[in-house]
Amino acid sequence: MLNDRKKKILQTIVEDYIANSQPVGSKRLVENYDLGVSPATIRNEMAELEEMGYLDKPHTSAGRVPSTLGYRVYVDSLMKVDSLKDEEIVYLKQSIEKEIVEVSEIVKHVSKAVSNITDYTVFATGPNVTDAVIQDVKLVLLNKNMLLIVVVTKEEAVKETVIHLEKDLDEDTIEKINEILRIKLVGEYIKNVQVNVLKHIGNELSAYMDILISILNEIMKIIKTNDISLDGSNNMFKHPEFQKYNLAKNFMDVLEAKQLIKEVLKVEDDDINIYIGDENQYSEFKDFSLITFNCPENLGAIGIIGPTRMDYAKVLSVIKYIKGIINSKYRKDGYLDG
Amino acid sequence: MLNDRKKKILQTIVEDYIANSQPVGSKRLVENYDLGVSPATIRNEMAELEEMGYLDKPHTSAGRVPSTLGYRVYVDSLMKVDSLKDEEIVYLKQSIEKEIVEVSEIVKHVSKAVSNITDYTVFATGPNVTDAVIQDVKLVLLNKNMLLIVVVTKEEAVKETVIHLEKDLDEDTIEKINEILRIKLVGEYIKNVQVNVLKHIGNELSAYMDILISILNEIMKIIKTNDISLDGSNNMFKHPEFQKYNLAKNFMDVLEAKQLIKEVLKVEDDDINIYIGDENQYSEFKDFSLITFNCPENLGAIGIIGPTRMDYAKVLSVIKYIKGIINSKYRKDGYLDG
DNA sequence: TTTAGCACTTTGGACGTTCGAGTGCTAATT
DNA sequence: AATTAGCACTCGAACGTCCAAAGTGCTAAA
Repeated sequence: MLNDRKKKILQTIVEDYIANSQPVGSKRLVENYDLGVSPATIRNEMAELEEMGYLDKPHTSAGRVPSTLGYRVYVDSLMKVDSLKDEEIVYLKQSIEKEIVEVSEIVKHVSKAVSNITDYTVFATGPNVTDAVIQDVKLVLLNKNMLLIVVVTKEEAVKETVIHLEKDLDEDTIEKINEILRIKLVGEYIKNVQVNVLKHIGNELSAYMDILISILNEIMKIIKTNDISLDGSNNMFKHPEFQKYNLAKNFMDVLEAKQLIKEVLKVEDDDINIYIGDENQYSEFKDFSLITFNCPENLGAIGIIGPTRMDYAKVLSVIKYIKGIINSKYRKDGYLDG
Repeated sequence: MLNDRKKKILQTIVEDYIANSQPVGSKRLVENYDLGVSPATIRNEMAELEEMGYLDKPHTSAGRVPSTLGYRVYVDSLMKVDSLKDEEIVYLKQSIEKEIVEVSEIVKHVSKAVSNITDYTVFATGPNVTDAVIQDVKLVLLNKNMLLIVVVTKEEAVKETVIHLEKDLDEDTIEKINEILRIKLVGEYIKNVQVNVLKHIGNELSAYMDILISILNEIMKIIKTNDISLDGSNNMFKHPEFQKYNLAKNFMDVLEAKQLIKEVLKVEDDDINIYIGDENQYSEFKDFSLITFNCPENLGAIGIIGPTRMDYAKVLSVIKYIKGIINSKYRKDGYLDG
């Protein structure tokens, strides 16, 4: 559909615009890049590219700017993902290989590292536990009316919460209740946990049905809570487009919309998903580009948000490196083998 | 030092400026407020107030704007803290009286409510546990090499963390270690916990010294971690001063400086602390005003950050109401009596 | 097919003018 | 002695004009 020269021109425009945030003109293009043709020829090509929808013009006498479609083509087929600088590799490696005990911590370190390297804003959620299998449930009586509920998954994610008891319970009773829960829950997929697993419990414990139900409800609640971490929100102000009040304001609204962020971080597969500007499903994101991916081994999901004029190649190279390093580290030493 | 008329004028200027964010002129003042003198008189007074340092002038032909000192005098002696609107009272009450199990949750709800009512940005930390007394320490073996450490304070704050064990331990050993920790730690002020409490443990457990030390280190670590919550960061963009790029950028930098926020939230006493503009100790805050206070009953600390042109009276009335409601609720029903 | 040349468009900065709001000062008034 | 009317003055915001810079599209020549 696009001949080679058009591809080359489109690629160059996108890259120049990403680097300089100024609309790109024909003269600038021939002067700075080795295209082997005159500005006039470039102009003809650019006019066609614009007609085909790959470029936009802010106004008649300005240069061209990539359209969403232009970015899309660039990302899908023109972009070259180069490798990272040595110091970036060292930094990323060291961020990931910190001594970490709880799996949900890992993405947080990755998130911070990515925001530092890319200058964009990064958010992350921990492991998606609803897809996980329960390895153990522990009830711990903290004092006579506080009960700690701990759920451990096969992947060693740990979730815990505290509830207040209406009536005091002794250790023996707690242990009995715990045993019931173990029998009913261990080995189950968390997403399948429902109150009616309690249907067939013996008579001896039916007196504690109330407490059992409330514990089960808490378990269903905590596995759904998934804190998001946020890094580099001030990075955005390094990019010139955020001097525009409206864009800055919209960005703040995105930051505050935690629920929305959780929603976009529900990444299904192992791909790297790129949503450019108005490709975004949620209108709040339409001024931005969003790149999301799952960390391997179900460590969590990460989202990177930046202007549509985002350095896609850079971000992708960072992501690919991270996926690689996590794969080799955590798969190799069996850290997550349960 | 200031005669009554000057006080009245200063107060009126501050309040008008807070309400309208426009420099206040003499004509505007007499037209909108019942001062009983002519603009000329006001001008003379304003000139003197400026000379005394209570007012600033953006430029020769602009009205006056309060200086830091002007706000200070206003806050200290001129301001009238009015009572809240009915709907605000209902909303606050309902936010605080939600069913809440873990004490550290309470401030988070309060924080969100305050940011909604005031249109400023609010951050909060949970109870300051270092000043608390340990009620219990529990070790729970999650699986053969994961150990959950739980610390409960007298005030019923719960902190927990997971560590990975180097060598596998059985339940009996864990129980022995737990017993040692109980003996050594229960009843202690958290701030006094040190590794050398382990000095005089019996021989039988000295084989487990390594694990004891690492547990103790974890305990000292977790009691120091204090997550901050943040609400209404996008509220700031409702205030006209934040259309200035520099102010917006500085504000983002404040948001990202979590360590700094923790620092300013170390509130010592039961007062409400107000730091206006360059009164702030940390330069990052010098463009803003900061109001901090401790929630009663050691529930946590809350900080409200806004422009120097902040509605101090409104914020203070909210804070006072909150302190009152927490006092009456949690003191009365003995929720925190442990 | 490519390019040189040129007329045309638009933005943005520099500059000047005007207008409104506000000031400080002086002299008159209370 | 305190207040106020009056007035000259100052400054910024808004507006228009002008011009340069950058870029375009089109035409005609190479």
